[in-house]
Amino acid sequence: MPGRTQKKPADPPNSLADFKVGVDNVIFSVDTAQNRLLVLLVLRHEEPFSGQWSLPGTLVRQGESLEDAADRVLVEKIRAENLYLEQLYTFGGPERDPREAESCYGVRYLSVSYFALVQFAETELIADGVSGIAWYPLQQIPQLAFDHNQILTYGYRRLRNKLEYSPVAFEVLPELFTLSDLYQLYTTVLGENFSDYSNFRSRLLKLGFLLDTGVKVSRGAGRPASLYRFDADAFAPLKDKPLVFI
Amino acid sequence: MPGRTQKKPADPPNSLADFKVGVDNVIFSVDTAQNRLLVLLVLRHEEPFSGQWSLPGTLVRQGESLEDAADRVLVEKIRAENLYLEQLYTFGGPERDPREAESCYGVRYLSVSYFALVQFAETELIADGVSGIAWYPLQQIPQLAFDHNQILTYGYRRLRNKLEYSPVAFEVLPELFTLSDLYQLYTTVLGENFSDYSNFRSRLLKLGFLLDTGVKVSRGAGRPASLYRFDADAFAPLKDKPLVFI
DNA sequence: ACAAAAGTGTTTTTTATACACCCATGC
DNA sequence: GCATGGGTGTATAAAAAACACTTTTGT
Repeated sequence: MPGRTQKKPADPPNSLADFKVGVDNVIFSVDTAQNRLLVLLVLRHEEPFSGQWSLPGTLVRQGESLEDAADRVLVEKIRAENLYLEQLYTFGGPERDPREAESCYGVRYLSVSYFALVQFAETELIADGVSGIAWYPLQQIPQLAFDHNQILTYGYRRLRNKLEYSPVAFEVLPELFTLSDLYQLYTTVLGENFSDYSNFRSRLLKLGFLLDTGVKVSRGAGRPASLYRFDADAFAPLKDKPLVFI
Repeated sequence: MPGRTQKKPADPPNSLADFKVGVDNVIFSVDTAQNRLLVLLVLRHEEPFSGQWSLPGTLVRQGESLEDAADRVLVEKIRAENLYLEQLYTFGGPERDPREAESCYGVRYLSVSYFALVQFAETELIADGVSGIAWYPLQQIPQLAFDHNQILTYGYRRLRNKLEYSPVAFEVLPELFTLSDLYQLYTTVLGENFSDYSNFRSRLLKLGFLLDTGVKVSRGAGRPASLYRFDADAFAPLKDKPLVFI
């Protein structure tokens, strides 16, 4: 059951597809001040989908690994201190990119998507005048180019899952944070009533990788909160162990 | 953005890579009689790696989706009743395929790997005389072609994880099975002492999607066991819910 | 003084773990 | 009868969930 691509009808049956491979990054960050989950979008200036927002991506160059390509996009768009990057999923159906139809060569476009987390405060967007680039709150994502809404949905699901069993939260939070910041981040992403604050608090503290710096910070009314720091060394032995942050 | 790919060594810098995309399947099954976790391997007859075992795979054809290609390999190699198929990971570093070096066209080979589960009893291997194809016990996997050992490792990790929180076990077990079969499968994959049998048993039964058919089956000495059946309908509401099979 | 946010502790319920014991069959 | 694997129950420990209460600040 070979599918055929029309156009140049001279193609032998079952001929192999030629691919260009793109990487598209779902880059999340959290604005702790406003408790908003943010996604980095860029405005396209070329066809197809010129004038529409899309996930930051690029086509893979010769001699470049997939992860290198994903990293290159990141470096071109933002100046980030730390960043977390992992492969998400590969979308490769035919007709996912209109360029496939245009070119008569039967070239396919395949997207290997990556999932990235950066700290909002330490991250500076590289706006080179012309190119639009912006953090979009997740609730206000517009119609994106290609199948990028689908990719984003996939990335968001990954984020929610990872929050529950891995310390990715600390990739998104600033170096020093209060336990409320941490809790707010979880409620922002996972929704209200995922857990009681005091239970969440004692569960996390019992795990032993949150260092109380002793420094207090006051934000408006109420008792000042302690600033904590994630202790990667203390966390190391817990790697691979089933963890529950819920 | 970057320019065009042409042949010959006169490539402009930053030119895009041209890809052929392959799919490689990590196909697991379990021989309940012998309590062995099996992986389907095929013997290569072409270069590169001719004469070596490899994961069953193919290159993606024009007009064919990635999953269709993965499915095509499956259908060519085995006649299976039910099968479970999901995308695993995409391996795409340069130089992962020696063919990249041979051809001076700068063609890259990228592998989208898929993870599949089939029922051992209901699965018939399609041996077309020449092509070697065999179930290999996981402990006896030889040196494989390409980076297939790495892909297999990745697939095995996925299998272990999925066993803990999703009902994939029933994709591998025969239609009717005893609770011992189920327990043995878990110990085979997860190793001994992952859980006490009686606790495993009551935990699973309490979830309510295992139907006791009432039919008893006797295997050698000992009390005959009840045959159970996985009830997909009863499981449906538990989808998306955090499950524990441990 | 009082509201607001941070932090502590206690009670109840649920789930995990360990293990003792009964049941039905083959030999 | 007894070894073997199947199946049930119970006692204990641990963890999750609910929630009451104290502390420290700004206004």
